[in-house]
Amino acid sequence: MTSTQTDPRLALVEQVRTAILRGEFAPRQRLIETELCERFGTSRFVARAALQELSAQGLVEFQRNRGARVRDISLDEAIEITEVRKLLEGLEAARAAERITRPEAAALRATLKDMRAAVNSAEMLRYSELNARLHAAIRDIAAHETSARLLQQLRDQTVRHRFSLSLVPGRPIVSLPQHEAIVAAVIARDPVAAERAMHEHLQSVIDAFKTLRGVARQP
Amino acid sequence: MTSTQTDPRLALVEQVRTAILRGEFAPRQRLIETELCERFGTSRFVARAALQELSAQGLVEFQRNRGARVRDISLDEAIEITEVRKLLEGLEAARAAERITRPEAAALRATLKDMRAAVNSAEMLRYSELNARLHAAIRDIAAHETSARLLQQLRDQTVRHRFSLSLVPGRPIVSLPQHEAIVAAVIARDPVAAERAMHEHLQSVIDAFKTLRGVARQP
DNA sequence: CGGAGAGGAATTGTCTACAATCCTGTCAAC
DNA sequence: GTTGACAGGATTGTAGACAATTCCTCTCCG
Repeated sequence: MTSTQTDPRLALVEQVRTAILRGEFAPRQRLIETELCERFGTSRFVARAALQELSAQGLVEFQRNRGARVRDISLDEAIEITEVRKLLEGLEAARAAERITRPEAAALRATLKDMRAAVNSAEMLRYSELNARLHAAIRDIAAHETSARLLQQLRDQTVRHRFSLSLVPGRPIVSLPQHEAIVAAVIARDPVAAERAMHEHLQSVIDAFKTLRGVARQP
Repeated sequence: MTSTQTDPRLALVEQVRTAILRGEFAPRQRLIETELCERFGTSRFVARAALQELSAQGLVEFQRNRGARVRDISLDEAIEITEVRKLLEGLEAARAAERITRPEAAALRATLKDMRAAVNSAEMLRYSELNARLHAAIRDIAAHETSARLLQQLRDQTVRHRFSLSLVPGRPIVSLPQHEAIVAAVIARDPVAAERAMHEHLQSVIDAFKTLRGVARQP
């Protein structure tokens, strides 16, 4: 009977987060409590609690007496975040290599195959979706709750910059072989190689960000 | 005239966090809202907001309709957390080695000297205080906001286990030379050595935790 | 003697109303 | 024409009251 009884606060947190990640709320846009109430059909009390939660997750920032706005993550900050992601995802890749089972290996191979197909047919959106799925699969295999929790936050915060990266032409061509290397090492149960491959992958993301920064500084 | 106007919510967050870290609130102890109001002289509204904030920081957990309690971090979880700390503090050590200035180097040496003195006179409490100061100094030199923020959370969560570790006899004798190695590498502006020294230090903490776990399992 | 259920106390979850603060646009003075 | 003050509106911050849920205890029946 008790159908999970979802917490309305958590439900709203999820909705607002999704809206921010989709870009429906732009960076630095003010999130006015009454507007949120109207849009999502909740009370101000719940809206407020949800904003505080999102603030703790780093997606929203509060200014005293001036309310909440979508936090604008600078490119410099995105680089910092990716530096940390590099380490944490490296840890996960290594652990995944130690723990992977046969069916999990099959699933990784399947996702990778789909990624190749997406690149060949130039389906950017599908590629980035599969990209997310691959990293999620590795996360699940690693079963490292602490890093999983932190990574969730970090990935959310950089979503905007990752999107602008994906628009750089030829980017998938670079990252696909990196993903192949990661999967190969994990399936081979080689933690050291898996960590190294993941490091190389995210280092190339960092380098791409730095290039973007260089471009932005000389318009 | 505007004298900072501290946010009462943040003030309460700080007070409750301190109380938890000091052990005045024990793990799994329930944090009843009205009691917090009485103790800290605030309204229930503010108390509630503070608890949500602490929940997001991982120091407190909520159960629907059953309120908040101090989160009990298991030894296994402490090990996971330390694995992540190892990576992040390694990153900070490396960056500190790249950025350190003369006066900062002098401060590190001074702290280290005090640590030696504390070990010689067997002042455990002072030693762990200096330990914290040393890590904080490296964090400031590194100037890596993202990792600093995450580390703050992670250190808070493991405070209880770190305390029980400090009671292990001979523990400072092991960790002092590790700290010496870290400081030496940072001052020598050798990022690779600094990261490695920090990794070794925190790996020994992880090993100590695992020993503790082994002991606990065979009573 | 033990377990199920009802009832009451305690606690949390939510809402509404009010106070404090900030932003905006207007008007007057320099 | 610019600058400053001031008023009005909009928005957030806080408090208190009420509703809903849980937990504990005590009774009653098997």
